[in-house]
Amino acid sequence: MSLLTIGKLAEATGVKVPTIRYYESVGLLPEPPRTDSNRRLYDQETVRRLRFIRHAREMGFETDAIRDLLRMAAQPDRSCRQADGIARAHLTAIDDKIARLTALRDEIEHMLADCPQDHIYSCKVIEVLADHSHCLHAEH
Amino acid sequence: MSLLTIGKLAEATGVKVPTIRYYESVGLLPEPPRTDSNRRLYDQETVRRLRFIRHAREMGFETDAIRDLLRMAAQPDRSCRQADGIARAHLTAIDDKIARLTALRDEIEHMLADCPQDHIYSCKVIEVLADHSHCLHAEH
DNA sequence: GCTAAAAGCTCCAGTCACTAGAGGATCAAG
DNA sequence: CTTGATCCTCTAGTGACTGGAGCTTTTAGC
Repeated sequence: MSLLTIGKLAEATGVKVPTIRYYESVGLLPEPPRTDSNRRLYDQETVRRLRFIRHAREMGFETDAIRDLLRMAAQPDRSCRQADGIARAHLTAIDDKIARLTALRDEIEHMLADCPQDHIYSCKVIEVLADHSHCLHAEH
Repeated sequence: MSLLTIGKLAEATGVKVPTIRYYESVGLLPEPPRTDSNRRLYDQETVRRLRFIRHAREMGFETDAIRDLLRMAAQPDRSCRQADGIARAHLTAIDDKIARLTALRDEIEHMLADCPQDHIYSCKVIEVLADHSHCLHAEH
């Protein structure tokens, strides 16, 4: 019960087998011991570590940030200022994305609302794309 | 004045030179005529086409959608139902993204608000990542 | 006319976080 | 004992570019 094959680890964590091997290759997971026939064997600590990685990925943290967070998680007595900093930076990045997507959303909705839904020559969607002066969004 | 080198086209449209060559390689731009010394020469029609592509990319349309939109733009007498359909599908996709990001945003904000900002062992950010039962977001 | 910088060319590799497939070995169940 | 599931490694593909090497050609200044 304590040692798992890669397939069982995948089952236990919801992370696909090739993704686990990928995480090993980029150093998010350590190289595990192998059986005589060269198969990977994982312990419960790896289950926890992989779950941590999965949750962080679900929240959109990048590989580098996750590497940092894992390092911090292993040092309980240190300050959590850095960990919070990573989360705060991520929050800001998400806010930026939401702002950009919301502006985009409104612009596309306007195009559609203004379109008489007739022929291409009067199609607002095509018109806005063809002529930047017709659209609202900022350059960058 | 009417024929442009790739550099001038880049200047006129705000699209980088390598990106223009990339668009040619994926069929968004036609292969242009060349000078005797093998340099690309572009006409004003290509300037318009490339601006169209840039605006569409800025709005987040994918290459395939842009290809379709360009084809439609060239057929003014056809119905614009398809063009509007592409835009509407894109709008829906953006709304989904915004919804997901907003949920994420709130979750990360909660983690940060709940964190006593002390040591790692009491850090909410690390705790939530380490244990899924502490967090709000849905599986998928 | 000469030289040096700028711009052009092709081709290849890298980005991010996986995902998929080939081709082969090994294991578990019936 | 066979069949199908699982495992292994290695390579390549995804989207939409971006950057670099190593080359030729053009352009500007003197």
